[in-house]
Amino acid sequence: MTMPDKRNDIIQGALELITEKGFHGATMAMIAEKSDVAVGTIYRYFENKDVLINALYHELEEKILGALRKEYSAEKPFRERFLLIGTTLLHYFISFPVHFRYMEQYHNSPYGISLRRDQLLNKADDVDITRQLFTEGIIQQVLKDFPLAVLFDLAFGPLVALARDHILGFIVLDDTLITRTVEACWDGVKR
Amino acid sequence: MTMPDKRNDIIQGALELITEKGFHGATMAMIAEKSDVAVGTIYRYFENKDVLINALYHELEEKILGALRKEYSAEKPFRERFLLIGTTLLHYFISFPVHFRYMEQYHNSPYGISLRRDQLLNKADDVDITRQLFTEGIIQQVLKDFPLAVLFDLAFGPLVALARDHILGFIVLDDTLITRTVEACWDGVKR
Amino acid sequence: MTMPDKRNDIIQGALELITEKGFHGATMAMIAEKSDVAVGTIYRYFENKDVLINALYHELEEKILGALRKEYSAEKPFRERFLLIGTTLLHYFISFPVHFRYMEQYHNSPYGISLRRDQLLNKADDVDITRQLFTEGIIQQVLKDFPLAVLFDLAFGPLVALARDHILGFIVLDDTLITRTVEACWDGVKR
Amino acid sequence: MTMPDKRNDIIQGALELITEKGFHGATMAMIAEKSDVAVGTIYRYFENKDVLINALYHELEEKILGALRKEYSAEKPFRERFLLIGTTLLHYFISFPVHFRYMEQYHNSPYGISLRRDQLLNKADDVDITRQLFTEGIIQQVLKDFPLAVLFDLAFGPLVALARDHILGFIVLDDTLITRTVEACWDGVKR
DNA sequence: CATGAATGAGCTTTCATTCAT
DNA sequence: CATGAATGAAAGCTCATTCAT
Repeated sequence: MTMPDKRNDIIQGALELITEKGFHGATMAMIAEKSDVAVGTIYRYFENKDVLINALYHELEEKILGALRKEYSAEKPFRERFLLIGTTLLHYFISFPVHFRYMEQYHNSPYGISLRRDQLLNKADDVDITRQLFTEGIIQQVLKDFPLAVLFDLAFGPLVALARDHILGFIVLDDTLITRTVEACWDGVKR
Repeated sequence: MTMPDKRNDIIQGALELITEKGFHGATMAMIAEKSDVAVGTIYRYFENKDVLINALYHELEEKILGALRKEYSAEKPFRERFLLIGTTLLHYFISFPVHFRYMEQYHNSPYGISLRRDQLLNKADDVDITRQLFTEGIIQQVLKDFPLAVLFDLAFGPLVALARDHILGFIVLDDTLITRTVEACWDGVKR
Repeated sequence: MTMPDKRNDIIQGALELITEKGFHGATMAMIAEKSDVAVGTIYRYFENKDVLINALYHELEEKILGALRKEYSAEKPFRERFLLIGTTLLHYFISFPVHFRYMEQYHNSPYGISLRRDQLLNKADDVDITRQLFTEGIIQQVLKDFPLAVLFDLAFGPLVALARDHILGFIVLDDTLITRTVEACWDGVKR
Repeated sequence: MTMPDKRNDIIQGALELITEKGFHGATMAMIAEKSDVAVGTIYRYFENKDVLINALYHELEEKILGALRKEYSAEKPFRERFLLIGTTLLHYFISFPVHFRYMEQYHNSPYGISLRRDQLLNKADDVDITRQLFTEGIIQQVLKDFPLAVLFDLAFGPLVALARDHILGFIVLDDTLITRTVEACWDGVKR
């Protein structure tokens, strides 16, 4: 369980620092200091800075998917499952603003772009819960007849924007507002 | 008449290069070469790289608002106005993918963050067409009773996500799909 | 008489600016602005920055020698002539602190060094009043039997140091103090 | 034991190079090469070029004061102590022409000026041997009744000028000449 | 394995100088 | 002659990466 402890220290330090200062604002020296390790040590766990940045991303991705899987239950009615995924996601973003900010920054940087291009080819991720849900929704004719990507965007686009506004302090989200917003998203995708 | 021609050359060159390589990947030397100017010339028009980056952003912002204002007509029915703004925006994003990518990158970087924080204080922008439209919609009880920011996110969140997917090649948007998606957004915000 | 007016403007502007900011702190652009001419104009009067700096020096040197010649009178007794030269010099330094500072800066920079090396070869300057005075003093056995250079240093070293201290605000010189100090210098060189 | 060896290498290299080429003529790259270090290494020991330049100055100041303290003896008669300080100083300047040239250059540059202004405020340095000596001389009425600064200038002004002339090759100083000159300085300050 | 001093390629920025107007 | 926009070589400085301890 207590795998390479230092690796986690580094991941944590890098995460916080990069979120605050950006990929280039956070130097390896700063990350090392924040993580309480020597600069050289980082290179024992990550081949170079790019590898660290990408590893960080996948680490977070895994955590989010985990959170979704934990709450999800194939038993429940479709609408309920949709709402659950939406609220869980939003809650996660708000609870871990640093994770959220990091992923945002990653997605809109050359790093994220090249990743996307890769994913486009390896149409993997069929394990993905949301993909399954939406595919089912289309087949069952519960959802509007759109390409999968469009449905994703209709459903999650608002949530991401909302999380950002909350984290930046533009609005304050509470449980009611979260629920109501996810329901509004449902209005957007439902047939 | 031939106003600062070089200034525009630089803006154009910087825009393309930064969009492709990111803020740090695009060096001043590269920008100069792409713009067919000497490095020093950039500094006659922009105090430093940061200023250039921010100027670029405001330039684009102005262009987008211009595009919106051009199409907008206060005469038309509310729903139509909403759909118009949505489709115009999406069309703009698709027609100027470089502008779109730049703004995305900007928003999710330390530059954009500090800008947002400023805007939070100077709650200006009442000239803003969309703000006016949404405020009217709330008062007229046409839109769901949400804070303004939430309505913004419900309406534009999907469009931004969609534009990104299109530009990255995940989907191909045509006029029908654009119209239908914006209508779906309408479903999300309408009461 | 009103020779190239611009040339004088430049000389004046450069003098003040360099005194304040140093040779490198004063850029050609700054000098141009201060002199109310275009940058290019400077190059009509001075081949380049180095030439300007050196011309400036010789201009000042000429002024100082002029001031000395003006007061000097071969008729007066030796001691009186010595005192006159000393006080005239000190007065000049204090009246034109900018000139003084410039020359100091010049002497202690690579510019001044190379100049000195030149002067060493062309043992010119026999027209020089002080040289004549001191040579006479040695021959007449009024002054201590030292090489000329040593006598110069004994006589003028304190005056230069004093002028600097005054200009920097370490002390405030008045006429009495000036006179007394030059007399003390006399004690140093007289046999 | 082998304390920051590199720091000394840098100090030595910078000293020689700056003395030869001036503050701006000596680039960081040149200094690095002369010191047999990488450019970046300099920045591990000195925050930036200005800091290096100032550190260099204080290093030399300390060495000179050390040399004076080493020779000085409060037991000896006043005149003897004065002569000792004068000759020691002159010997030091001649033995370490590079040190001397550096300090001259420093004093007559924006660096030195701001330092002086600081010292003007913190009237510290009472530990200073020469200050003690001169103060005593005034009280004992051995020295002329001048402000301290004037006495300093009368005593050291010639020595500095002389050292410069020697280093530049205008004259050649030997022990006799040194002694005689310092005695002439004594004539200048003694009552 | 961990360390952090050392490295140097590469970045942003400045500024003396030129030359078309 | 005067102008000042344009130039680009060269400066100061940073920081990812290495490697001897």
